[in-house]
This record gives sequence, structure tokens and C-alpha cells, in this order.
Amino acid sequence: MGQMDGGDGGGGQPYHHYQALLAAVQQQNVPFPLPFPSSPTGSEAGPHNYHHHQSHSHSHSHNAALAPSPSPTPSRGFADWSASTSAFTSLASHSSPAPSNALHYSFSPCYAFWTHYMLNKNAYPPSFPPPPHDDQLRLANNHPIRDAPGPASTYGVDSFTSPSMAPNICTHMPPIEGPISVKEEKKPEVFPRVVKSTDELETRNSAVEFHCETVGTLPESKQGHESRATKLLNSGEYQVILRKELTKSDVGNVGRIVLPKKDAEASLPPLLQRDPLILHMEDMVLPVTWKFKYRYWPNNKSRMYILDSAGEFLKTHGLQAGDVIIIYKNLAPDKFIIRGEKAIHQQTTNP
DNA sequence: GCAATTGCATGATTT
DNA sequence: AAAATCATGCAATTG
Repeated sequence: MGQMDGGDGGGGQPYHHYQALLAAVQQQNVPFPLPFPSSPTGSEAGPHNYHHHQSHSHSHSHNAALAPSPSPTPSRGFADWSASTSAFTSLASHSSPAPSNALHYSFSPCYAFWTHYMLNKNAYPPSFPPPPHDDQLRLANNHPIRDAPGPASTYGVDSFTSPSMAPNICTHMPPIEGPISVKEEKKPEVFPRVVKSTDELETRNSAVEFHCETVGTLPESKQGHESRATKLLNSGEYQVILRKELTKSDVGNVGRIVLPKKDAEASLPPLLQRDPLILHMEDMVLPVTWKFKYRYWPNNKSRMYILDSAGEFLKTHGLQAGDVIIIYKNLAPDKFIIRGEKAIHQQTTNP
């Protein structure tokens, strides 16, 4: 089984596609709709798709990344869990020459803001009313956001709070809306991890390169797709469930990340057996859904939780020791979004 | 047999 | 101080 780090992956063109897109996204000023809970719904996205069954159905996958897949088909005896919409909320909603209330700002601080928001749900910026579901969600999750022991302010938070990115910018963000078409397609897929759609990628890539095409210029399915992702993000139902500062061994060439036990057990699907679960996690920045193998090792009297097959993700985002991954979860449909965040280095003259 | 993966043990660190 | 957690190296396994 190919591993992401092999880098070739048969078809052979993995990274530079993502990285080009990533670079484009980071360089362009992309309007990024914040996930504020403008619509309280967004939980009808299908049944609790929490599969522990092990089937052997198995066909070739393509475009699996971007197709919503509430019932992914496990293969190779691994349970498959949860699914996908592009987190690349895009480019879509406000694209035409920015009206006065549609601000364009750099992508990065904006999602840093989201992190800030998610990590500090109890501390809304003055301009923001609390999301309606907040308490309920926190209770439901039984996982207080702020109990994270680590230096939660080291990364995303500070990255937002210090610069001039003011919260009020976001108050001007128009509510995201649009046709929502939830497609419950079965997506055949083969095990290993990363699903990606070259077509989609190119489309998105073009969108970026051409200064954010409007959603109307995209194929219909993509409109629906983006709208759905947008809706999910806007629903405010995504919570930070896990945050990990990457270590040297996490970013080594094996492509596996040790997850904090507490968070893994609290928020990721339970691993009842040794069999890995396949977790689909949308990339927050790229139009990609990653497939990770989530599993554990027995360790003394305990367990170590591992997110495997993460090499390509790490590589694509250029993550190194000290950088951070953050996993978000949407409570209702059990969807995840993952994001890698570079550590913020003080501006020093070259190392 | 080699390289890539996976499984495990151990020591360091944290709680 | 003891227990728990985790980073990491290496052995075992697999392709």
C-alpha cells in the first residue's frame, strides 16, 4: 500500500497540485466566509454515519474527495468513518467585485480568527452574539472547549489577536446562503488515505488563479457542494476537538501523528478493536478530503492513539515540528475538518 | 533482499 | 513518588 510519503502515488502528481493551490490560496486575497452561526440548521445531513462494520466492497475511487459521502464504503476490512464536503468554502459567496460590505481579506488571518473563535467560544468578540447552539453543543459534546490544557494561545489565537485583523471586519461578512443540495451519494473508494479529485482541484485552482470565480461559474454539483460546506461552516456547529503541536516524530517520514489520548478518546470515534478506522477529514484550506487511518497501540496499561497516513497532509502543508494541527468536528453528522497551522515565528532575520 | 509500514518497548516528561 | 502520557527508536511485518 502506497504511503503518502512515497509521494508518487501511482498517478504521480500529488503535492505540487495541492501546494500550488495552497500557495495560491495563501497569496490571493480570498474572501472566506466565517463560520458564524447565521443559520441554526445544518444538521440534517444524513444519519449518524458512524460505521464500524467491515465490508469488503471495493472499487476504484476517484473524485471521492469532494463528493459528500455520508456512507463511505469501507474497504480492506477497515471501518470507515465519516465524511466529506469541501471545506474550501470558497471563493463562492462573495466574489463579484467586492461590494462595500463584502470585504476581502487575507485567508490566513481569517481562519486564524475562526480558530480563535472556536477555541474561545465563551469569549465572543463584542461584536458577535453568541451562536445559538453554543451551550447545547458544548453540553452535548461534554467536552468544554477551554479545558484544553495546552498553550492554546500560542498559535491561531495569537495569530489573530495581534495583527490588525479586527473582529469587526467579520461583522461585515454577509450571511452565506445559497441552494443547498445535499447529495448522499455512495462513494466507492479504495483504501488508502487521500482522496482527491484532479478535476475538482483544477477547477478550484482556476478559480483561485482567476480571482475567485463566482460560484455560478462552477458546475452545478460544485455549487451545491460548496454551499453545503459553507452552510456547515456557518452553522457554527464545528468545534475544535483536538489540537496537537507536532513533534519531530510526528512529522517524520512515517506520516503518523500521535494524538493526545484524552482528546482522541473524547472526540474521535471509539476504537473498539485494533482495526483502524478511516477518518475522512476535509482540509480546511484545500479542496481535499484526507483519509487518515486512526488507530491505537497498546501501551503499557494504556493506549496510544495514532493518526496514520498523514504524510501527504503534512507534506502538502509543509508542516514541521512545532506547527500545529487542529481537528474540528461537526457534531451532528460527525464530520471533521483538519487544518495545519504553521507555528508563528517571530520575525527574525534569517535563521 | 530492500523499502515501506506497522507494532511495540522504553525512557522522558507531565500530571 | 507513582502513575499516566507521550516521543521516539527499533524490531517485525508486508509488498
